[in-house]
Amino acid sequence: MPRAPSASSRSTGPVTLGMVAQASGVSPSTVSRILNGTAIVSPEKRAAVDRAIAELGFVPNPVARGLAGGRTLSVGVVTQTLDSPFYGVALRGIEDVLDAAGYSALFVSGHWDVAVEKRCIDTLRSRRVDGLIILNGAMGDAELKGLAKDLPVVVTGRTLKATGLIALDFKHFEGARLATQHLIDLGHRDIGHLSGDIEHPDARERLAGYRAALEAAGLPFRPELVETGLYCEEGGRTATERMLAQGLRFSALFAGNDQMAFGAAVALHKRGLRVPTDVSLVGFDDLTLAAHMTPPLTTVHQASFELGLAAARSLMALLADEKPKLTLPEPRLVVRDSTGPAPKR
Amino acid sequence: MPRAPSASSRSTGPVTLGMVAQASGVSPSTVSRILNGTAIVSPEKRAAVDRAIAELGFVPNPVARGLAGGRTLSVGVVTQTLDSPFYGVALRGIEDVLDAAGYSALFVSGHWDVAVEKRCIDTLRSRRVDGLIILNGAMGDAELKGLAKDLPVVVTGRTLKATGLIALDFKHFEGARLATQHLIDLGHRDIGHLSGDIEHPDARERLAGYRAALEAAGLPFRPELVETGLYCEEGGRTATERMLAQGLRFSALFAGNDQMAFGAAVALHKRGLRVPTDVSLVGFDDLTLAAHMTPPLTTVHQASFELGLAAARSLMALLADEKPKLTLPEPRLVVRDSTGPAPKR
DNA sequence: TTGTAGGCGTTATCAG
DNA sequence: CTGATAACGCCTACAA
Repeated sequence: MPRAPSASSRSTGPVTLGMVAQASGVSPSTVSRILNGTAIVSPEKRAAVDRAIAELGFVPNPVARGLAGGRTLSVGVVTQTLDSPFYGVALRGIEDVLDAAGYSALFVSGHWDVAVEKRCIDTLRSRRVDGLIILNGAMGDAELKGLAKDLPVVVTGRTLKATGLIALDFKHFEGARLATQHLIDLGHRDIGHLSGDIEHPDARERLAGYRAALEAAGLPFRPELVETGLYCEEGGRTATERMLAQGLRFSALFAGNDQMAFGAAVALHKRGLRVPTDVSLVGFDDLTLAAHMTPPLTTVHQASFELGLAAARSLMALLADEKPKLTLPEPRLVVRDSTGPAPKR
Repeated sequence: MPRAPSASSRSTGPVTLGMVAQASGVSPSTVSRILNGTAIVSPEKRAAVDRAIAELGFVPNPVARGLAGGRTLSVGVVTQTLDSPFYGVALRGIEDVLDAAGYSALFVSGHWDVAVEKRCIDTLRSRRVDGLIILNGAMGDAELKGLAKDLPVVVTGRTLKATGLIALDFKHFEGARLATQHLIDLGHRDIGHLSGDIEHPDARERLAGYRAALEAAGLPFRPELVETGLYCEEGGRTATERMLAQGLRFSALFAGNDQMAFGAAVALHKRGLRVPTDVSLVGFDDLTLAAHMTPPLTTVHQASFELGLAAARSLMALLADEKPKLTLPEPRLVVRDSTGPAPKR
């Protein structure tokens, strides 16, 4: 009996469903039914077909399937950049789930540009993806809802209700509250915040969480201690430099995300300020690298892998006409070495 | 005149080539010819068709195209993990080129496992991709050559000659030599090396480059100063800890890649050793984060974005029956703050 | 230069 | 339960 499918099939070109049908003495429709479980077939025929499939090393052609059945068993995944340290992990989660379900992913990058994002989605639709996962998209809620009318959609980074649409989001407010509270517990009173661009809803929520923690502890919210920057190393570095240049006093810094925290660390280092001796530093996200920074970074863990899993599972559910409202893990503070007691004053 | 394609097409389902043909009073084949440039058509018909396409907002269906023509305008990209800080950037380069050429990418992860890698490739083939880009694959050269007989293939991370196959690789030896030479120039004589797993050809080449630089400078190669570990933060950390535990003396460390350097920095930090005051540290790759480490890391720049571009362009060339042997930028030393003069002894 | 007819590999809709 | 017979949307001989 012939062995490796890829070897046996190569001799006469790809094995087709029709060939399987012929080899097992049934009609193509029957083979198709067995493949898809579309109808009950007699055990004998089923056995014959199964054997033929194995012997010929038949693999269904997804392209033909897509044309005939309208389902391509592929889903589009829109990210901002493929090489994001945060979303990269989520992509892995998505891939795992889709793969197990027999789906393939088409990853595309929107580059934080609504227009590009739309082009991507058009491409994806032209390729007849069965559904869409949009990781923190830039487009408006209304358009998203419109999309969902046509195609099952899962979005992250916003809360939104619509038919054919599932939205998944983290609890940024709570995470930021935890981080700030941790600093307060360590005795810090002059706590700065490096906020991400206020355009981002999550940046707003994190700022609100920071503020809430402060106020709950009876500490004043001081706007001058909040600097805004891009959600990246550069953003964190320059924001910190600005605070330093203003001669502001602070013994702790809560960065809007880990990348900003990395940048902040560089800025502090250049000023001769030690972490955590002189300044305590907290990040947000818990990137892989956070644990390997010097010193290892205290941060708020966001389960981005689980986000990927949940997004993909939600989409699978949507495609199966279910609606299982999956939930994400709570944010969790991970205390490492970048935070310490406030210096005496 | 109807506007947005996605809007106008929605009313009566997707616009097909046949509808365009009818609307412009020509046969479907003529439309197809215009679309593909397969034959010369009269200016009038061309104009009529172009107008109909624009008015109807027609977008060819890649799925049907794939079935009929055998070309899917999609290519498979095999990586080890989607969220690799090094290859992630290359993926961006690939995406850029492919996108501009009207191709879509199917990204899959092999997880450093030959078996998984093969399954991925089978999936990709079943989806009828037009070509394959394999980023540092784990499978053997022979199998790769076999694959290339069937399908255009571009591989990175090895040198290999075969028809239908283009191999792209960096000059690891030269990069390592540069890094080590830099340390020697700074007066260091006890230079350790944190090598990646010797299974990896690039790790071997880097080790050889390190050794060559040493010997060219008349310094002895001391095997005890070479520790091996995985190409990741953990690997670098534990390797460094082992060297430290053995009481070895060294004033500089050349890490096999940036991630190992990050890990090394943590290990040194824990021991109270300062970078670069006590120990100079050089990495390899020049990840985005290298510039944002504290202190910013001196490292060997590898143009991974360009690698992605070159890989994709090579594949496009292969698909066009050309063979343009693209070349990669030379490795380049980027001196930042993690290296300094050797302490006096 | 252009149209017609057949086919790519499956699925879906019918009868039986 | 099963088998013909049409699609699916496009490409490509072949013929005109």
